[in-house]
Amino acid sequence: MADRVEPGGPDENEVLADDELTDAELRAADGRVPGRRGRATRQRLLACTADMLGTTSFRELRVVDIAREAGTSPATFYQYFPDVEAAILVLAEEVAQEAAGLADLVRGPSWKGRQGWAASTAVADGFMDFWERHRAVMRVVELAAGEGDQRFHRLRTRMLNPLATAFTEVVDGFRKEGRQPADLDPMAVAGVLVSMLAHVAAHRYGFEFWGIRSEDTTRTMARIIFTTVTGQKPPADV
Amino acid sequence: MADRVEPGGPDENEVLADDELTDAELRAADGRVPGRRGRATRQRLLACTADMLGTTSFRELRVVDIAREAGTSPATFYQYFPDVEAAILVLAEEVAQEAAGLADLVRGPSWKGRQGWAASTAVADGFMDFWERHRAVMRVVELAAGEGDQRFHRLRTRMLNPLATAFTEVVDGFRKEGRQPADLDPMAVAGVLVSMLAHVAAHRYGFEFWGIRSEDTTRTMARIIFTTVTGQKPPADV
DNA sequence: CGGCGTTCCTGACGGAGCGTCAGCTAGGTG
DNA sequence: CACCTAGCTGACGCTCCGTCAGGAACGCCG
Repeated sequence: MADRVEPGGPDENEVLADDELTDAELRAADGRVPGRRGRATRQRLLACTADMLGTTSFRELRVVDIAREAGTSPATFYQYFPDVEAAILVLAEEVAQEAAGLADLVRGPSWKGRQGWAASTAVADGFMDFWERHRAVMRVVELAAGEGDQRFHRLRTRMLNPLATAFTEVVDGFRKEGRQPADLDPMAVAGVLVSMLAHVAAHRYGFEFWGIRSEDTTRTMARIIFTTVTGQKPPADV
Repeated sequence: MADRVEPGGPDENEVLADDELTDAELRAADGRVPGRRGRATRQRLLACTADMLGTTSFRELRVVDIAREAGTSPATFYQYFPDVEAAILVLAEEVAQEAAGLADLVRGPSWKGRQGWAASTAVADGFMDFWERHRAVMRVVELAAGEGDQRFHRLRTRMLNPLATAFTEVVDGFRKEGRQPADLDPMAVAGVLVSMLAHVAAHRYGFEFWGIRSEDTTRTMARIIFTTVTGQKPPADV
């Protein structure tokens, strides 16, 4: 509408080209670089978004509600985030940092004999625990990715791929040793195992609703992981 | 707003109590029992909904678009369905009929020896095939159930429970024969297996994107199913 | 074939959120 | 104290939702 006059200010494209990582996440809608107060408001909005995600379903999360909860107005929200998803994406980014550590549960320990069983339970428990601690955010990641939102789809991939890659490597090791059939595709194995973990973790309460104890679910998954990765039966006393 | 006058017409509650199965699905919004033309319109709306589900993402499916596609108006749509989900629910109901047959893949055949391997592949293949043929509808069922929509959640349960129950029975059989540990919870096993199948089927194209062949995915799942159900290693030549 | 009752359809409307401005407020600085 | 600019918001236009009153089409009967 109004012709944009930018007296002396840097060209927008320059700003976009310049600020790569540090400011990209923090830059406000109009290109300003926020100061102390602005960042505090942004953090408050993020915190309220996280809070409300715990109680409200993702789809019912309205910008107007988040803003009111944070003691500000909807227009302010849009200064810091293009939409609600973008705010959640920031929260999810922090979760993604932690998710990278899941791969260590697979890559770190030895998978030979009883140590393999320990690793299997560690992966199953660790994954379930991880998902539980970030339940609200992970639910949104799953839903949004499922709906075709590319931002969340990419994030989901970044979260789970390290784990899948780690599985692939371990399985490939066993395959090269002849413990697994030569025609087994380690990536397929990895993908199926990660799928199992993700879906079971996401539906944990569904399992409990049917009277299945979490302990049994986790142990069942540990057995499957052990057998599928190593090609051996799990130890008899588990 | 306007005081409701119902001159001589039957009380709404009576109607609701009376029409149980036959008319419940067909009754229009205002309580009328539709005639030939009405049902044709309803069918047209359903067909267009199914068509557009194939191309448009569930969340972008607008009542106004479906109505226009069907050559009618949004208000007409609301005569036959309270919302878009309700229309999809009708489509999903048909899918649910077919889903009941999945349990036969588990319950029917013997699980002893090589026959067990045949059963495992049949389940993995059959499930993937089922999901593929109803991809569009199943995607909505998963999403809507995940978002907390009770209608879809119940439908999802009705779809997958027979399969889980069948798994439970077979596993329990092996457990009683001493082929499986006594402390294994057959329901946990069944739940995990169904979760694996559902999630892998839903993310099939994700697998293919990473260069994993569907054949390898399915075979991997068949191995897991065989081992997890029977407690044995799969035959060497697969 | 004309009148009548019922089924069927739709234009038009109020309402809820969204996302965007122009313009105001207030904290910081010289 | 005056000024600047980061920060905030009231108010608006838009899109889509779901509803309702009332018109159109159909079928039946005399």
